[in-house]
Amino acid sequence: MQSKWNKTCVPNGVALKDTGFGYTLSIIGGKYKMIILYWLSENDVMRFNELKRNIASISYKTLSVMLKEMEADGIVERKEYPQIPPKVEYSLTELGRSLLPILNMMCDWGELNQKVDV
Amino acid sequence: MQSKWNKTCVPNGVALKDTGFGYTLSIIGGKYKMIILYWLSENDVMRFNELKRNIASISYKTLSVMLKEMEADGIVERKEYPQIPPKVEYSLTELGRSLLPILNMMCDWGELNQKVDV
DNA sequence: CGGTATCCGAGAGGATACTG
DNA sequence: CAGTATCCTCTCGGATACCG
Repeated sequence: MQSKWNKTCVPNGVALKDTGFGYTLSIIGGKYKMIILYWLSENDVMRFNELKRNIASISYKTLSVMLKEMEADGIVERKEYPQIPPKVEYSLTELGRSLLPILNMMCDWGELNQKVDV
Repeated sequence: MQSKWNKTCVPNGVALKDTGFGYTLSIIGGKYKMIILYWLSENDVMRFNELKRNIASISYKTLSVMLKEMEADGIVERKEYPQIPPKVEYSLTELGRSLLPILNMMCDWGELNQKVDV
């Protein structure tokens, strides 16, 4: 089962972020990245405050930081219209879309195994 | 593509941890969970200090905490032998093994897309 | 050996105010 | 509208010392 792991994912003593898994985690991990991914997968194009409105609990700063990171990671595209008032549109790149199967798989596993005890 | 998402994964305003994805992330996320998962997938049964030795950078406390959480989450089994000196063996449960495909997928994506620029 | 208890530092994320 | 700046809090993980 763990064919890929052995070679490249978790060499002894290597930092998590230098592994394939860790790299993926750095991109979709964190509290909001995948929620943003979700909304962008649903709507194709969204503006800043539109995202903010849909992800009620996120702060401006965090949303801003997340989008910037996701843009740097190449999974989100930012299109700015130089006008007053400003208008910026966010959308998923192809790379961003290629993550959706993983997210779906994690959703499935979570749904299947989530415990409601407590 | 996002069939599953809409219904159960990211309802508006719901905490990440209450979503399927978030639940999965809470189980394999963090700095060490999946590394432990990796070692247990490779060795079937491992003792506490054996894990500690293989994951050099982890502290006793963190390893202890991670194992406890993973046990509580039902993905790791802990077998204690009441003897002196103590002996405890850790192994993956079936549930734990069912996570391996996701980890592999994340490894694959990470390997494929990891950038070395900077 | 296999832990727990305690304390600590770094970094993620939040609240609010301000800007082009 | 779409942010940035500042400050603050809170959790994760690390270090060390002690226990059964």
